[in-house]
Amino acid sequence: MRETLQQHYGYLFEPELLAEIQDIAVYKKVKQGDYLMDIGESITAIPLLLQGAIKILREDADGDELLLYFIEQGDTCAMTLSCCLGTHKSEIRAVAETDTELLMIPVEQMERWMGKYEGWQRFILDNYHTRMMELLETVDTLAFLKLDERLLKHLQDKAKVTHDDHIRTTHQEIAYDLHTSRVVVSRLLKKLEREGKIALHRNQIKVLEL
DNA sequence: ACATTAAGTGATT
DNA sequence: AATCACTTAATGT
Repeated sequence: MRETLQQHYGYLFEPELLAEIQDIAVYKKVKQGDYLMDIGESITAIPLLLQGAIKILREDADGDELLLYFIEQGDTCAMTLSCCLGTHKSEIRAVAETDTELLMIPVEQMERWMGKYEGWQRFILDNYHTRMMELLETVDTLAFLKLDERLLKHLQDKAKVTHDDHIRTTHQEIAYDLHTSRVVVSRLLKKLEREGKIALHRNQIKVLEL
């Protein structure tokens, strides 16, 4: 764990801060599909991703989901940041996209480090910014792209965060993420396959165009 | 061999 | 682009 921490955060954080992190943070391992955070839960700790990827979802009144963005190693969750300043409840759901290793840092530390370490401050601010940009990108995608383009983008994103162009999933799951129906996903996937952009198999999609 | 789950398709709105 | 209704294909028991 020390090595992974050093590897992904070493250049960002002061040595004393790294030492404090190792001292205080709780190491956690989650399996693919596990919920890290659900809507309405109160936030007590900030996650630092060491390995793997997390998907962040929004849910509407009917319980339908919509994927907002992925979080990768070296990232933290911006929603958590905005929530823990006040003691708000979570507005989003976080599900492990792959098996994931992370460090949980209690919110009190987060606030203390904000003043104490410049590296931490910069990290939080930077992350907040990139998360904001990603959110804007998803808004753009939703507003301007047609569903077939959204679908391809989603597959490419998914391949990116898992570092694997073979995506193991069902059409139904993709439909949930994009907030559409399975039939539509099947049709569009078929179209993308005909265009030579992907290859379809049962429970698996290979992305050819990255 | 049979049941279950995933994926493909025409027709309708 | 969504939904229905149905078929076909793959996989588990």
